[in-house]
Amino acid sequence: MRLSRYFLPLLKETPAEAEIVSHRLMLRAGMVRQSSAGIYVWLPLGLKVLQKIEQIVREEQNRAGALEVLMPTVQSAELWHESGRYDAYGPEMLRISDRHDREMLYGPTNEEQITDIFRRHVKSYKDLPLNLYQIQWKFRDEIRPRFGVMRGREFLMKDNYSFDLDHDGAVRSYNAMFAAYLRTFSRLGLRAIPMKADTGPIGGDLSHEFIILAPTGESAVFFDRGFDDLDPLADQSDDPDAATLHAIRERWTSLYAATDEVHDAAACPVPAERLVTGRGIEVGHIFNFGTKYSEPMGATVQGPDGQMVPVQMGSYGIGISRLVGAVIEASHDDAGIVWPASVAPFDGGLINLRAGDERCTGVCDDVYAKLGVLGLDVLYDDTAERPGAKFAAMDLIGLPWSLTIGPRGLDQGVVELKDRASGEKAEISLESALARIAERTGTQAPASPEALAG
RNA sequence: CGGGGAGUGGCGCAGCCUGGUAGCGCAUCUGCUUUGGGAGCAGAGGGUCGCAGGUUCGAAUCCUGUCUCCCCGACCA
Repeated sequence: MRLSRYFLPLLKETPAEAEIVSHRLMLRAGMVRQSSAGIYVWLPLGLKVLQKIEQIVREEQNRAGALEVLMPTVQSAELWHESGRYDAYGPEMLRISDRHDREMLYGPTNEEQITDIFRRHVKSYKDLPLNLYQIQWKFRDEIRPRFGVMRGREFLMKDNYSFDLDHDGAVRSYNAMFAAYLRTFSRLGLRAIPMKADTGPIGGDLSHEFIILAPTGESAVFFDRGFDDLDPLADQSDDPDAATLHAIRERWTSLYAATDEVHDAAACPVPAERLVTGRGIEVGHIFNFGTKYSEPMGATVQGPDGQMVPVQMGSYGIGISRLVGAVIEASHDDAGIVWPASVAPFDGGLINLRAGDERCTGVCDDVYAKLGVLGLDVLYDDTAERPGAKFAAMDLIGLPWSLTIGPRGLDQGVVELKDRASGEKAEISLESALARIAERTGTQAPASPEALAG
């Protein structure tokens, strides 16, 4: 993408409304604009990141055997009356009425709707297990939205729902999601720590929150140093059996981890030398709730013995729009965002230092074409801005690497390849720069100019 | 919802106390000079001063009402 044709409204100054670093950087980098309290417009750069995260979450859900559906944002209140939650939910739920004065609502979550779909179409244990997910916008009328997209009222969430005949099956489904979450956050370049969550009045034995570590995270977390030695991808074969999944969950939940609300320094079982203190952001929550909805809503299946039993359910959420902010909280510096390669809006950047110079522009255009042939999505700064402004902009939007080409370097036969994370700059020949880029992005460098032409 | 604060060109702010018809920096546009870490000079465009009433010859400024936004707290992906 040529920057001259892109829509990237950068801000030099920090808008007064933004308090935390991810919010400030998202505004400055032209990713989002606030529309009203807790509601945001996603601009091209922000949307790209949102979609990258969404896609990784989707791939890991599919891999774990979940099936994607898409449910409406506006729901009828009827189902909510049936489950008893219409009155229980409180003012967090945005209630609206249509022209016929029917009670509607903008969905804060979808348990009722998915249960309704299930009960209308699934009657036999032979159709189980079933796991349906969606990636859809939700609305919760928070008392006080804050922290930009980290705590908006409107937010994009992946939520899924598992259906099993019995408790053992439900546990297997739960463990499969547990493992999928470890993979998902790992691919997003984040360190995630699962913590036992409060199951509230519903009870139930299984609920975990996934906290990702970020230096500017919202809450303090305390955890066993042993997490450092765990590999989120260990034992994650393509179709793990129940025992493997159980072992993964056991391994990750046997170590101590708690947020500051629960942590009691005096009663902490972890010796001081093993205890790590950090800050974290909750980005996922998984929950097994048995028959809480299936019973009142009559979602029953016939088992092998011919008996009708309410289906065992679990639900699993990942805050996708929140993750955009969370990734930035976890990865930034004074100059701007430092994207993990997997979610970066572009693979890298190309800077033409002298857009008015024919030779320099010729080389840049050529390099841009070559990077395209490599299959790379590159942001090409072909504008007439001054070098300083270009460098600052590139640092701000945080692409993993940038290739800078200017007349002075060309005279000496070199270009500059910069690594955003380390700040390391290498003045090397164009050929070796392209080779390094191909290497770090896992793409194949064309063997010859003819290959490029073809 | 309790406590604080703010609404003035796209962004950041001054002006308000002590009414006289709006200003600064950045950004934008034009021209020239520049060009390796947010350039210089010259010129230009852009504002119903959140909204509605009121006081006054005259309101960004004073009064009343109202809306919105931000921060702290309780609540949440």
